[in-house]
Amino acid sequence: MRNKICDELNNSDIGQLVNLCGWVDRRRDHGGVIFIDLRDHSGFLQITINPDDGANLFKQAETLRNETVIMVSGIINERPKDSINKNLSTGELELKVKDLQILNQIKNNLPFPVSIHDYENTKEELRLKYRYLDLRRGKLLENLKTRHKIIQVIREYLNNFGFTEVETPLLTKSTPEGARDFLVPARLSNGEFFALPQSPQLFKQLLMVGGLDKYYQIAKCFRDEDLRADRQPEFTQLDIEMSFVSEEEIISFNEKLIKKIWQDILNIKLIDSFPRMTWHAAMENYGTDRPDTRYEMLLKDLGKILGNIGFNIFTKAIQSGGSIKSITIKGGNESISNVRIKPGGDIFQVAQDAGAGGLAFIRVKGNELETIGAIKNNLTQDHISSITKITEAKDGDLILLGAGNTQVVNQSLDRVRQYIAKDLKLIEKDKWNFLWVTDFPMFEKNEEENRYEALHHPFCSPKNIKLEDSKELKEKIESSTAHAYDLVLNGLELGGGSLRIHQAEMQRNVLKTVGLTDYEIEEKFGFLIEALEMGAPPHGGIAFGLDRITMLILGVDSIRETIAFPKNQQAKCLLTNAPSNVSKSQLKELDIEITIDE
RNA sequence: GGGACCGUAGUUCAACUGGUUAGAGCACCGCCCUGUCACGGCGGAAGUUGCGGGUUCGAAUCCCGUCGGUCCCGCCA
Repeated sequence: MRNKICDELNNSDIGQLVNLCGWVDRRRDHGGVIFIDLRDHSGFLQITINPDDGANLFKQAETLRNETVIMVSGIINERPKDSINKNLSTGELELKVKDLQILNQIKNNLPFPVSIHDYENTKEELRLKYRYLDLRRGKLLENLKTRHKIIQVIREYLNNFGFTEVETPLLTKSTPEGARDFLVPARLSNGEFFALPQSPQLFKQLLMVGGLDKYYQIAKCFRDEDLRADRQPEFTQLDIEMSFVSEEEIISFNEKLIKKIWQDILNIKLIDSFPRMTWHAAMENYGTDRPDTRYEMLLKDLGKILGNIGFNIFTKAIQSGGSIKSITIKGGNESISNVRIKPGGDIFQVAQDAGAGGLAFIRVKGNELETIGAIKNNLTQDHISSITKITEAKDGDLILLGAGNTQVVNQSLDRVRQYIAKDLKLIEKDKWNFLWVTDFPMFEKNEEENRYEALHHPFCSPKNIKLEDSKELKEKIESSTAHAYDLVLNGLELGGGSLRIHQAEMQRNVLKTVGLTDYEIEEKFGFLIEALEMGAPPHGGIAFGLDRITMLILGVDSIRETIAFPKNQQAKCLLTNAPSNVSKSQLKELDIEITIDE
């Protein structure tokens, strides 16, 4: 149909007869001459039509509307010198039409303007419902192309190191722990269900047992949990696994991969080795396992100073095994008013929403500390100098304090820290602060249910534990750290991985620790344990959130901007109206009955 | 499950403290215009102010409910 695209045209085409196809981006009808901006996937070209090109042709051109699909053929001409458009790559050229064909008309009113010239904020609801129109506007297409390029870089890099890309099943087994599964009824085994994979975790381990040595996959994963700007029910992981490697080898190899992506896509050279931080240090200093290191305001422990000054809330916090911690806001006396940090204030609210009972504060004014009487009256000169020393607070600074259960204090100060950083614009936009968080604990105690839960997943291998220690194995496992690591970028988790357990006995013990019975272990993970008994090599790997990587590289706020057809927050596809009802006969075949009232 | 914000013409927005017939740009329709390029000019059509109820002399505006959307908490090994 066409022998050129807009972007290919240049001065050497002048005088040539060309065929072009595309959309009417805009029509300028001067009565005697009509200009049409033809848009195709590559760019624009101005088409000119005069009455002396033919009456029918001219009449047809008058009917064109934005987004009409057309094919034009004609001669490429040089524009008159005084009507060159410097904003267009083809601005020195125009097409003198010989033939015009309307390939497809449009209905009267489009739901929103497509032309980039009319680009305006559009309700996301409409963008999702008419995703093809949103794509045609070009910005989303660019995002998809960047995503494609990222995947290309990844494939090239990993292929060069001898990795094999393998597809693992989408119809697989529901396993306990972790996220809620998406279930798929199995017609040939009525009453039974497949689950869509939350990640290819166990299959990639089995590939290692199978001797594949180096595996990767651009893997679709599914988790039936509530959505966020950076969470979709189906999302894509770059999944990697290797045999006979140490934790250090995995980390440094993947660091090079990340650096390669940033180099090739953004032309940004990242620092040689990313900083590392243990999970414990992250919790101590930032109150979170994914610290944003682009700004300061680190958490400081004031328990030793303030625990016994006689202020009831502080005393109780320490006596019950909790903490008193603080963050220091430079110049906070000026930038943050008392109204905001007292009950009813926005910052107070942030702390309270995170579970804190309250938020104490100290303002440094010269050599004096200004705070509520109940604290101030109990402070000696020694206390004051200790506080200013630990918090590094100077004249004009504001110290915010949290006291109580350590987890709650950490969480609330972390939130307050992030909130203030945004509010006071302390975040430098062009920073890429990568951080490896290492030495995660194996388990976290669920106090309510009085049981252990795996912090990453129950296939991470514990650090410094040998099976020979079998006598105290249980106790040791419970308090052990794991060979687990997360890659954090600017406070966002980009990916995580671990060395896996490759010995059946250890795997059984870990699964028991998270509360599975022998029967459950056999029923749910028997196939894995059996495989580990048949010569599983030591192995480990990592998985990255590809949507998130793309989002950050594009500098957009939501992974929906990186996905062609995303779901809305209710996990619905506004374009197709999925999910939707199915016919009675479909249900009958599956022996499934819907019991909710209509 | 919970919290916050939002919903006005096809679309993006406006409408003061509750007060005339709910306005404007773009799009759409008609007429004019031979060098524009986000062309220009004149005119026109277009609204259940998401929906339902309430308060009021009077509701886009206030209140309650409901539906839809976004962000967040819970949840996401």
